[in-house]
Amino acid sequence: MATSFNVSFNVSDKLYLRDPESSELGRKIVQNAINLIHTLGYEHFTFKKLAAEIHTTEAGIYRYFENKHRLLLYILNWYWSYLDWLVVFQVNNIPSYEEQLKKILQLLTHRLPDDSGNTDYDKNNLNKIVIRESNKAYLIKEVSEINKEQVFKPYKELCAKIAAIIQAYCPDYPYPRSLSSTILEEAHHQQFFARKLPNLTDNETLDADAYAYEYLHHLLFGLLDSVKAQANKKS
Amino acid sequence: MATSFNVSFNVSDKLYLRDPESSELGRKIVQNAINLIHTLGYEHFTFKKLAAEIHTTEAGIYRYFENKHRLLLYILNWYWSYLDWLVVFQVNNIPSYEEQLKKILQLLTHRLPDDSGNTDYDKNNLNKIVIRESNKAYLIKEVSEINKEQVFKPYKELCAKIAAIIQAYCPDYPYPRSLSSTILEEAHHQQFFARKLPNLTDNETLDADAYAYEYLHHLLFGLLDSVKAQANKKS
DNA sequence: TCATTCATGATAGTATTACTATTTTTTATA
DNA sequence: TATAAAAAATAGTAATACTATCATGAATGA
Repeated sequence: MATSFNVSFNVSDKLYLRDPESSELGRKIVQNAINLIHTLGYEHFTFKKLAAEIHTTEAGIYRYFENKHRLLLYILNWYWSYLDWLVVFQVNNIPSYEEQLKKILQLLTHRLPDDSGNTDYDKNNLNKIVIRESNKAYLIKEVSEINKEQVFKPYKELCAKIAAIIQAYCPDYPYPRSLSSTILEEAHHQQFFARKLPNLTDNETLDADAYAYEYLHHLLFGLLDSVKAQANKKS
Repeated sequence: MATSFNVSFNVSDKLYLRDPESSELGRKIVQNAINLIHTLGYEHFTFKKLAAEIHTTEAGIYRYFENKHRLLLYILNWYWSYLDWLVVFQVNNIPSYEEQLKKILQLLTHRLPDDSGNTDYDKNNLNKIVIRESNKAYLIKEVSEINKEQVFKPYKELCAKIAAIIQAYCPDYPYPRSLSSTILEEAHHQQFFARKLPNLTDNETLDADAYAYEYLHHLLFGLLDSVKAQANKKS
């Protein structure tokens, strides 16, 4: 299982100083970082607290990651790469583009399956930190500089993959990439809002993840189907 | 002009320890904070650096704001309140809901007019920090606790106001608040992406703000007009 | 088997950040 | 002119974000 996954898991080696997959300590760092960022929030998370958690020292963690932002990026890249792999594996064999897009919405709005990919990681905590913290990875002053180090490649590839399916479903839609990034972003924002600031949504009865799915499903197909209908009328 | 604005500018007094509008120093703190957060990025911005900038001391700033997160929230609340006022003033007298929504998209995707509201604030820098930093105001562990202090009220009110216009334009659309918050968020994200991570968008020729307008215009009316057409067919 | 490499652990230290406290000086106001 | 409040000046603390050094112990290879 891990082997088949590793094939698709290619994060930029700029993200770490020493590969955390290569040692027990490295794996413990990432695994416990996910849980501790979830518990404390990214702002209150420090290498010192993480070191205490896993009975090592601050310096020990600094040997793997330059700083906590790189560690966050590493975790997010793992998530994005894994999601990309899930899309390829679970979606590409579905014949209808409509069903493919539905499956993608399902994947984006729900946590990763517990039993697949890296089983060390708590998928529920991972899902929560992706929702709450992922914007902090790129909404920063230094975005252009770190972008040169390929640290957003998995996110861009996932966005491009979904955009390609949008385009296949509706070749006349003019903004497949923006719609793809909008869906990626809002799958998380609308869940967060539904849980924490529910006035910003129209959810009353559903779980946050189910609500985000319903809302985005209506948005995506309402928009694309109207473009398709428009195109048919013309031809 | 400032007077007419103050009427609508009601931020929660939980945001500050001393009202920054009430003194020269207070106004200098906010005005220069906008410029310095723009220059350094929120993460690298500190009260010490701001103090140096305006030739006062750290302690001086702490008398106005508990910490930099509250100062950011204050700035964002000013922005959201002012935008709300602009919506009321520039939009409510437009007869057609369609034109109202277009005007709103225009306001969301472009910087505030330089000559109105608080003329102390650099509207270009303000716009940039709203785009880059506003998610950091609420995507935090403590969101529910600080929400009780009404610190997101202006954002929620703006969201509700836009949602009401969406509903007026298309009474059958079932997610007006979520669509409103999506547009608020994506007006900023798509601009940021168009500038910094352009692969996440389909922009090739336009300015980032014009692109965000075009994309959201197509999304909003594509979606709502298809719901309207659907509803007409049924009745 | 011995020598060497290398990850880790232990400890220490620095600069900066995020504050709080105290005392003095300036300014506004009654 | 007295007085209260705001601001400036200074100092200090605990936590954060690192870097550096040295000892230890396990694996590797000759």
